[in-house]
This record gives sequence, C-alpha cells and structure tokens, in this order.
Amino acid sequence: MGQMMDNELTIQQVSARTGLSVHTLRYYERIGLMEPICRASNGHRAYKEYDLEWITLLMRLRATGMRISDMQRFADLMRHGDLTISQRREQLEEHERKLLVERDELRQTLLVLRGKIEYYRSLEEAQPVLKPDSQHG
Amino acid sequence: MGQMMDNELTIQQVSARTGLSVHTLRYYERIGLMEPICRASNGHRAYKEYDLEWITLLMRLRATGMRISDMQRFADLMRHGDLTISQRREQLEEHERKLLVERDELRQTLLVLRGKIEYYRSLEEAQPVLKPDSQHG
DNA sequence: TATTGACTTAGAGCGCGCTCTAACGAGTAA
DNA sequence: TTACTCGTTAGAGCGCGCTCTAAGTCAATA
Repeated sequence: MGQMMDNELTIQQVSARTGLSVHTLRYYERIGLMEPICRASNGHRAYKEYDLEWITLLMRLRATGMRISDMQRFADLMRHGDLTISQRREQLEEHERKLLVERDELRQTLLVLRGKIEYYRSLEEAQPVLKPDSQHG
Repeated sequence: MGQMMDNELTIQQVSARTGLSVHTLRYYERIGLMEPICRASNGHRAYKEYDLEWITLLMRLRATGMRISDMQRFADLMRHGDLTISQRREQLEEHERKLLVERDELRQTLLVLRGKIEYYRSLEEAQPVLKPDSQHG
C-alpha cells in the first residue's frame, strides 16, 4: 500500500527537480500558493505533472520579484474560475510592467558596472601589482 | 553656528533626493557601507557631492540584488586603497555575471507572461463577461 | 523661559520568506 | 521486536534589510 502511480512524484522528487526544499514545498501549499496536493494511500503527497508546471510558474514569478502575497492573490483568482480571467490578466500585466522597469534598471547598472570594470582594468595596466600567485616571478 | 556649506546637504535633503529614509542613511553609515560622514559644527551630518554619488552606486547595486554583506566588502576594499583594485574589479565582474543570468530569467519570464496574457485575452474575447463598471450598459 | 523641531545615539522591533524542530506514524529489513 | 527511513503536522526560529523608539543635545522662536 501507499504506492505512487507512475505519473506521480514524491515531495523529495519534486524538491530535487525544482530546487525548492521540501520545507518550502509544504510551506507553499500551507499558505495557499498551491491547491492541496493529492495524497497516496499512505497519506504522502503525490505530485502530478500539472503541480510541477504550477510550481515552475511560481518560481518564475518569485525569481522576478513577485511577492508571496501577490502570488497568493493570483492563486486565489485561479481557484475562482473563469470569472476572474480579466483580473488575472491585469495582474500579469502589472507584473510585466514592473519587469520592464527592472529591465531598464538592470541595463543601466550593467553599463555602470562595465564602465567601472574598464576603469579598474586601465588602472591595473598602468600600475601592475604583484598578485598573490605570482610571487615566484 | 552649525551652518551647512553651500555644497553640503542635510540628511533630510539627501533622503529627499535619493528616496532612502534618514533611518536607512544612518544605518548604511553605521554598518560601514559609507565612510563616516563629515559633520557640521553642530554635529549634524553634512553630506558632500561624492557622498551622493556613492549612495547612487549603492542604490544601483541594491536594486539589482547585491547583498548588503557584499556591498560592505566592496566598501572595505575601497577603504584599503589602490592595492585592492583587482579585487574590486573581480567583485564587480561577478555581479555583472549574476546580472546577465538575471537578465535571461527576466527575458524568459516576460515571454511566459506575454503568452499567458495573450491566452487570457483570447478567452475574454471568446466569452465576454460583464465588468463591474459596465453594469450601466 | 518654554516650546518646537531637527538632529544625534544605541538598541529594539518588524515583515518577509523561508527553514527548522518536535513529535508522531507507516512501511521495510534484520 | 528493534531500528531505520521517509513521510506527516503544528508551530517555533532565523537571517535579512530595514524601520522605529527612547532619550538626549542644540538652536531658533513665542
């Protein structure tokens, strides 16, 4: 008893595939970021393919700075079916706008960094200094 | 007594210009992200132009996800003069690499978002729903 | 003189997003 | 039976980056 179906995954397997810790996976479920995961006959979570897909989306949103509370709101909208489609679209559009701002910041910072890196490089060439691993020379 | 010079700024003025709170400005100084700010004769901080420039760099690094502890390391290297130029360049290069990864994540997430937004839009067109502000029609 | 307001410090508190602990249960191997 | 592994829950704890509080100084104003 307690067997997983072939198309199901244990929490450990999901952890390994996603990089999220088992703690985090349970935490996400607990706070309503995920629907209650179906259970195997022994009470263990049995993740399905669509759970993995949902987790992938969550990770993308998190990695790009969406807050947990906003992700909760999106998950809530999902639960409430087709009537929330416009709201979901609007929420995604708002995140998109934030990402565009972020992209600009990132672009500018990259320019600044490259300028400074070049500057440091010119200093290094003008005034070479013994490095720790060149003492033998 | 206690007059600011023309080219100096109070902590409030720096706060207004940068968007950082006065709490945060003092906090950054306290933890060594900034050199001790010069004081006016009344003991109040008198920020100079180069302080603002440094703050601007700090804000860029923070906004692009550099950790405080890494910024502290960079500030420490600055304090130790020209011998640390290579290390500073390497640190900036490492941050640059992280930003390139982040940029890719951002790009991909933008693509995913746009796909979902388009999908939602198609659903909205196929099955239009009364919106809250269109009850009059 | 008394009050107001902007500043100072040291240090406590807080919200976020995990991360871990304790206590327990079911299944398997020796 | 004993021990081990892998899972479960509720709830405590933690690191980060601020954010705020308390208590005090000082200068200007009513």
